Amino acid sequence: MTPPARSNEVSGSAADGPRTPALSVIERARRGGRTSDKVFEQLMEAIRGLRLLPGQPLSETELARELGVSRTPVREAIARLADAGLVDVVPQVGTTVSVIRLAEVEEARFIRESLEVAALKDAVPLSAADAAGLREVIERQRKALDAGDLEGFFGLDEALHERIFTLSGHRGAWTTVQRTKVHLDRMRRLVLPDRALIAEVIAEHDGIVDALESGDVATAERRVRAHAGRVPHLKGELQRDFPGYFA
Amino acid sequence: MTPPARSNEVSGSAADGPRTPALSVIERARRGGRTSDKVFEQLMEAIRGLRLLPGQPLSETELARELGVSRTPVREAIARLADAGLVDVVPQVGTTVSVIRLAEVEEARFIRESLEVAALKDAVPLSAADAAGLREVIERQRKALDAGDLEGFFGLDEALHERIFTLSGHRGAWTTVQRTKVHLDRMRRLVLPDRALIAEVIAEHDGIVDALESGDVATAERRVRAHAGRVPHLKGELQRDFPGYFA
DNA sequence: CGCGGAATACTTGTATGCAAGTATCCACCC
DNA sequence: GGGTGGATACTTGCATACAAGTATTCCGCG
Repeated sequence: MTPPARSNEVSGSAADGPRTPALSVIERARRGGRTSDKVFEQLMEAIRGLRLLPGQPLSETELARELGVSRTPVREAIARLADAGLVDVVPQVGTTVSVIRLAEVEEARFIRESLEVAALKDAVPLSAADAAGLREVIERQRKALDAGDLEGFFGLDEALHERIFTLSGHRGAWTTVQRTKVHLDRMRRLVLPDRALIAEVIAEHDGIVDALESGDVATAERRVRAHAGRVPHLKGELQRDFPGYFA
Repeated sequence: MTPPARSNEVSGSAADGPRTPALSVIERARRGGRTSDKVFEQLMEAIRGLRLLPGQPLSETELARELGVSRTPVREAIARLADAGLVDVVPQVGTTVSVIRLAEVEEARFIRESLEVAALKDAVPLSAADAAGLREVIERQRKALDAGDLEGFFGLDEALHERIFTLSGHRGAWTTVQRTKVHLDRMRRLVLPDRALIAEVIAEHDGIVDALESGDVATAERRVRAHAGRVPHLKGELQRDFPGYFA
């Protein structure tokens, strides 16, 4: 396993030269909010999107330089990320992007599956309008797949499941699910190039909405459980194809 | 509603004079770990234990002075607390302990109930030894109640439910539950003086273990749901008795 | 007495400097 | 050549100083 060398590269146009007079930071802060939050979100998105790879070492100093800010907001962001389990900080040694811990993946699967099953029971019966809304998201997923827009597919997948939670009246639970499934999401990214699998996923979505629409709770539950377990089931294969990414 | 005036009082022996030569901090750090973590845990425990009241204003400066540290670790701790929804930070205005948001209480109830029901299905059948272990915890709860040790009762309650999760093989899910139910925990603290209610809770625990031991999943599920919904059901009464604590 | 405005005293956000510890690398010795 | 020791270059943790903004308070005025 070759350590990817310390080159963080968070933002697409990173390393925008040494010219970042800190005033632009203040400007950004005025309009957009706290720089600390921005750094947090950037890092979060970079990790979830595998632009920062599992196990990759991070450096507060270098990160601060690349983003054109001081170490302080970077440190706060990293502290929050560490709390969420996305980075591992070893005092006086270094910080690394956390590897994908299979234990947490399994935990996320259990939580996601349990909560989604519990939610769908409060979502049925589904109104015709709501069902149509879900169908439309699935249709857009299909188009994204055809266009090769895997990123778009991913976002729509999130949107679909969030929508189901919202319809059940437990939208808040989706926030919790999202927080716990970061490791699982990274695993999903790894299997993303598999177009055949994506097609299957879309078919499963259709099947779930079918069951919800017809009010068949038992079938919906069975299909949701199968759906939630699909990616975690590939752990063996993925661990073989991506050594060093897992723990 | 009278704002409790800015006197944080986190540690029991707070305000230990202006004599805290910062070296003691380093000493503490050497043995105990990062001061940032200590501050985080102290604040966390203070909020959960209602020593810091809902809505109470906090001041980074004052907090740092009382704890004998600088603002930096306090800020990191507060950032993490804000992420967990325990404090509300308004830039350039102030920080307050978050009020008990009933929406989050309801969300926590849903999550706790759903996950515990899902877990118990993987916990049965319960071995005799495991059942005895749970019984022993309940017995200690009874003793704590008799001794008037409400704090001890609280800890044992946590221990019992954690144990059930552990027996189900989903101990990791307990961590998530604990993170989401902070608001709910504060509500439980408010009803803590009600000895009759506590006795009922203990009886419910007995009933749940009974059902688990006999392998009666349906009954166990029904009892767990009733148990999880007990405190949230008191929201109206509590909101009346403690105005200003809720939102 | 009521109202307006400016100075003031707070707040959090950011940048920077220093301290302490660890891993690495290179020279030196056996 | 192999092993050992020390200097060095990193790392993160903490403290402090400064910046920017907001709420308050108090004084002056009508």
